[in-house]
This record gives sequence, C-alpha cells and structure tokens, in this order.
Amino acid sequence: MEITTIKDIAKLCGVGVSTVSRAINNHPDINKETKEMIMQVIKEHNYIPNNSARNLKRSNSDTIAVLIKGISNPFFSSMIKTFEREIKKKKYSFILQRVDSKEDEIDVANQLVKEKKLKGIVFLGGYFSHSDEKLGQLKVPFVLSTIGTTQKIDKTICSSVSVDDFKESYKIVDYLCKLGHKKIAILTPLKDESIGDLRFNGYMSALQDNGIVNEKNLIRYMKDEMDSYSMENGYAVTKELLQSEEEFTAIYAICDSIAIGACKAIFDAGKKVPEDYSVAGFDGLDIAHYYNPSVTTIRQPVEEMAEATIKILFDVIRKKTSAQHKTFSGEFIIGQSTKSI
Amino acid sequence: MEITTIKDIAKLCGVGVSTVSRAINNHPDINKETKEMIMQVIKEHNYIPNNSARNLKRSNSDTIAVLIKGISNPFFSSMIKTFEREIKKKKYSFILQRVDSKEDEIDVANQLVKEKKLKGIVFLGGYFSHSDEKLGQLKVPFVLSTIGTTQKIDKTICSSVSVDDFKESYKIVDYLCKLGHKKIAILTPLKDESIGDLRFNGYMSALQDNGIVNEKNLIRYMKDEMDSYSMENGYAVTKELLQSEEEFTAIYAICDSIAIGACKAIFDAGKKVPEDYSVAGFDGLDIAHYYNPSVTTIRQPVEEMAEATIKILFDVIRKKTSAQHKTFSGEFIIGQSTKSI
DNA sequence: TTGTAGGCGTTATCAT
DNA sequence: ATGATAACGCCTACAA
Repeated sequence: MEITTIKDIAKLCGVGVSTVSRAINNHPDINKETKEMIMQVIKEHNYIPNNSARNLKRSNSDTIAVLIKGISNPFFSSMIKTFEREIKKKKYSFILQRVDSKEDEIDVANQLVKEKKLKGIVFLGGYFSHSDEKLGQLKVPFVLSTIGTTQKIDKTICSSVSVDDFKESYKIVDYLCKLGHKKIAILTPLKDESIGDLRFNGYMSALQDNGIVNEKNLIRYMKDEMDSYSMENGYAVTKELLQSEEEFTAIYAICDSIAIGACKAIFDAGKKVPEDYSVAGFDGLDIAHYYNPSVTTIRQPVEEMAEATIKILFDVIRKKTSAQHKTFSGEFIIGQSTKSI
Repeated sequence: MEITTIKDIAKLCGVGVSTVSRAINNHPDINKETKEMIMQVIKEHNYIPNNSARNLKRSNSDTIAVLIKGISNPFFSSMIKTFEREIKKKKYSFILQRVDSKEDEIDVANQLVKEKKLKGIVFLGGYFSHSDEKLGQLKVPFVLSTIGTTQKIDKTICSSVSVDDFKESYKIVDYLCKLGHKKIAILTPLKDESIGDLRFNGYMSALQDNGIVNEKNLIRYMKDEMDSYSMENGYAVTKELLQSEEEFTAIYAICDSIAIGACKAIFDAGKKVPEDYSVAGFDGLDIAHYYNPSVTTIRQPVEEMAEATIKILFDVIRKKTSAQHKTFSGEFIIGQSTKSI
C-alpha cells in the first residue's frame, strides 16, 4: 500500500487526521506518546505532507522569497548565502526563485505571494523599470537589492539597498584621470536602463571635472549577441577597439568580468597591462583579486548589503518602519592593472 | 473589492466558475467571445490563479525540476540555460531548485514530486551517496548529471551523464609527465566521495604508469574552513605548499578555480607560471581561457552533456528506454600555464 | 456551450 | 487530548 495522504497515516495509527496534523505541526495539544507513535509511523512509511495542500489552507506562512534575475552572475552567490542565513535566523523560510530575463519579476512575485503566502520579497539584480502602478500591485513588503535604477520610483512604495553607482564610478574614473590618463575608453552595455547608465554617467562626469573632452570613439558598447556582462563580450569589444587604432591609455569596464575580457584581448594583441594600458573594473568579484594582474576595482560590500536588505525587509514587515533606502559606499581597491603615466 | 479567486471573476463576468477555468486553461469547449470577455476582466483586475490550488487538483503537470547542489558553481550556469531551453522545447515547464549542501536531495525531490506533480528530475552536482533503497523511494525518472560517484549505484534505477573523471584526469596528468615533470603536486578536496576521488585516482594512476613514485607531501588537501572548490582555497593551500619548500615543478588542481588560486599564490611568491611552475586545472570554465596565462585544462562539454541529460530523461519518461548511462569525453585544452622541462 | 457540485490534501474550528 | 467536518481555490465530470 502506497502511503500518500494524511488520511492513510491516520488510519494506520488508528487516530483522526487532526491528531496526525497536530503531530506534524508540533501543536501543543497532543499526547506525547501518541505523537511519537505517529511520527514513527510517518517515518517508516516515509510519508511527505503535500505542500500544495498546506499552502492552500494556510493563510500566512513566514516565508521570504528572493527573486534573482539572471542566475549566472557570480556577484550574487555570496549575497544569497547571507540572505539564507539571515532569514533562517529569523525563523522564516527562504525561497530562491530565478526569474528569466524575459519574465516580468513583478508578475512572478505576485504569483509566489499567492502560492506561498509570502511575507516579503527581495529583488536581486536586473533592471527594474516598472510603473508605480505596477509596483503598487505587490501587496507585500519588498526590497530592491543591488538594483540601480535611473527612473524615479515612489520611495514610499518600496525599499532599496545599493551602492551609489554614479558616485563610485566617478571615483574610479577620477582616479584614472589623476594617474594622468587622458584617453580613457569605457566598455558599457548599450541602452541599459540601470546600473550601466549610472556608471556611465559617473564616467562622463569625472572626465568633465578633470577637463577631459570625451571622445565618442572611446565609448564602446557591449555586443548585443552576447551576454552584456561577460568576459567574452569584453574580449570582443576590446579587440575591436585595439584594431581600430583609436588612441587610448586606459580602459574602464563597467564590471569586472568585462574588464577581464579586456585584459585578455590586450595580452593577445601582444600588449601588457598596466604597462601599455591600464584597466579598471567594478564590483569587486573574487576573480578581480585573483586575476593576473589583479584588477583595480570598486568592491561592493555584498555581505553588509545583504544583511541590510534583510534587516530593512523585516523592519517593514513588522511595521517598525516604512520604506527605507540605504546606500553603501564601495571599497576602492587598487590592483596591479592600473598605473600612472 | 479585491479580486482573489476564480469565483470573483465568475461573478464579475456573470458566468460559472468552470467557464472561467476553461478560459484560463485554453479549453476548446468555450465560446470565443465569452473567453475574450473573461480574459479581459481577468487582465483588468489582474487576477492570478492560485498555484497551490492548481497543483493540488492536478494529477499530472508536465514539469521537470532541476535540483542543484551549491548554486555558486559557475560550471552549472551554462548547463542551466541549456536545460531550460530543451525542456521548454518539449513544452514542459521547468523548475530550478537549489538544494542546500546540508539538505538531502532525495527528500527535497520527493517533496517537489508531491507538490508539483513532477514528471522527471535532473540532479546536478554534489556528491550523491545514497543507498539504493533511498533512491528507490523516488518514483519518477531522474538523471544524475555531472555527478561523479565512486559508489556502485544500481544502474537500472537511475540514469547518468558525465565525463569519465578518472580517464580525463589521467590524461592531463599523463600530459604533465610527458612534458618531463616528475614532481607533480595535486590539490584535491579531502575525503570527497565523488569527482574529487575519481580525479585523484586518475592522478595516482598516471604517475604510476609513468614510473613516478608518488610523494605524500605533494598531495595537498583543500582546507576545511573554506569552500573546497574555491580560488581562495587554492591560494591558501598553494601558499603553504610553496612555503614548505617541498620540491615540485607542476601543480594539478582538481578544478579550474583551485588552479587559478594556485597561480595567484605562485605570482605572489615572486614566481612565474609556467616558467617556474606548470599549473593544470579541470572543467574548462570560461575563466580558464581568459586567465593570464590561460590554464591548461580538460573542458567538459557542458552543452552537449546538458542536452543528453534532457534527452535521456524524456526517453525514460516516455518509456522509450530504461535507464541509460552516457559518458562524454573531455576536450583537452592546452593553455599557457604548462610547459615542458 | 455552459453551470453545478464534488473532491484534491491539509489545517482549523468546533464539539466531544 | 482527540475526532468530525468545514473550508482553502481550483479543475472536471456530469448535467442541462
């Protein structure tokens, strides 16, 4: 006989279903021995409660979902660990849900809210260009973590945690300028509505403040056929840049992966980093540190950001505060990939 | 009025719930205009069906889950894309589920089978040391993808797709030997029950066949405090190895991340790769190619492996075949990190 | 073509 | 402390 439902267990134990339910859910009103007996039978027949039925019945569930857009980004993996740890610390369950780049994260979120009776949501990465109306559809507290957005979102509707992409980007480009670089190429995604834009603006602003006239030919957009933030793309674009014989002495890549692709293209052209070209990135991935040469970059304090994300989320859930917005400073890491000229 | 259930929609449209259900699920027996009208109302009130209720009611669902142990491994991300594409191609839905390293993947799988009425499962990564009895608990077809296992699993119970870790490992170490290296250190996880062991055995066997006496001091185990397969760990272990002043001319790291950490440690010691030490890895991650120097490695044909995984899974689901086991050859990639002496 | 009603497996509210 | 029973929201015979 195949054991599938709580009724089977009840019959097997000679008790009612509610007693079995009480045993499963650690309810107080149950005789210790009956409980043990029931748990024993459950284990023997390895019965597993049906989660769909549970979720259907439950009206609330103490669970938080983290929605990630584009799982491939190594930048997220350390944040996820922190999310999980912090959420478990609050005795909540944790659901990690990947969202396809073509999917609408709000729709996915709303579905999950209904299905799992979520208490809160963390959105991680991606672009996030939604109307306030759309955002308003989400009835549970949520935090935008690491999501840069140029658009003005109603600050009372949602919380956010991020670094100031503009400022940090400015900082690193300004550093390149102070090293004496005047011809600084930038590798940036095409028409990115989010962090890409913000970092690009930081670049433009830093050049201007250093009295450098920006040259259009030094703005290089990532190729559409490939993942925008990949080493492969950085390699391809840099290769073209080098072949164009456009003059430049430094490259600022919008993220570390692109920077590494750029370095490789430079090596393959028989040139050196930083002797021939300085290269800087952004994010502070592990690989930026382990690369040869190590890459000058802005490290985002991922651990603290993840912690802050969860803290804010729970503050809002528990109505201690309304929406909060927290900006972190990046850590400027000078690597071996840049030098003064 | 908050629209939450199918009944609300039915009332709003002045029809019965079954008509609404038919509209949602593209049933044939429905008047085209009523359907459009209903869909219109649904959109306006942005009603979302409750998935738990659906899953509860459904007896089957045409969905496949991919369970992945340790999301952080960049090795998996390209496989996941292929899984998703191939599964969608078959008109099935795709669920990606992360399994904590402490969790039992079979238990998680069984839960999902009940909750989502899965048709099949792919297990990705991890160790997988389960008794045949435990495996037998899983009542749906499943494939072990990229999961090396030294233990003898009942081959009729489950399918598998992988490279021959022993053979490929042998190949690359043999290559090092043929380059003239006699003192080859290995960086390997401690007491790993799976791929680590297999690759280690390949190393030992290659040494033996080349008449090299293995030196215990050249077997270096990854540190327990850190993620076994990380650059950080490779760095730390290699640093110790270098400081021990043990003589060696080459390092074989059980995976590329470790190899890269090893390279960095060598650079930091003021030495060069491959002039002072040759370094080889395993897996064929993108970064092995983009690293400087590029890392000699065995590339696993991830794309084809993922495709084969899905093909086998569907064959078994459709009862075209019973369990299948497929082994792929790795692609030997000679990088700049190794040289003859 | 459409509506009504029963049941999917659970939990919670009542009685007992 | 325990058991019967009514929801939870949906799908699907079956009836109309």
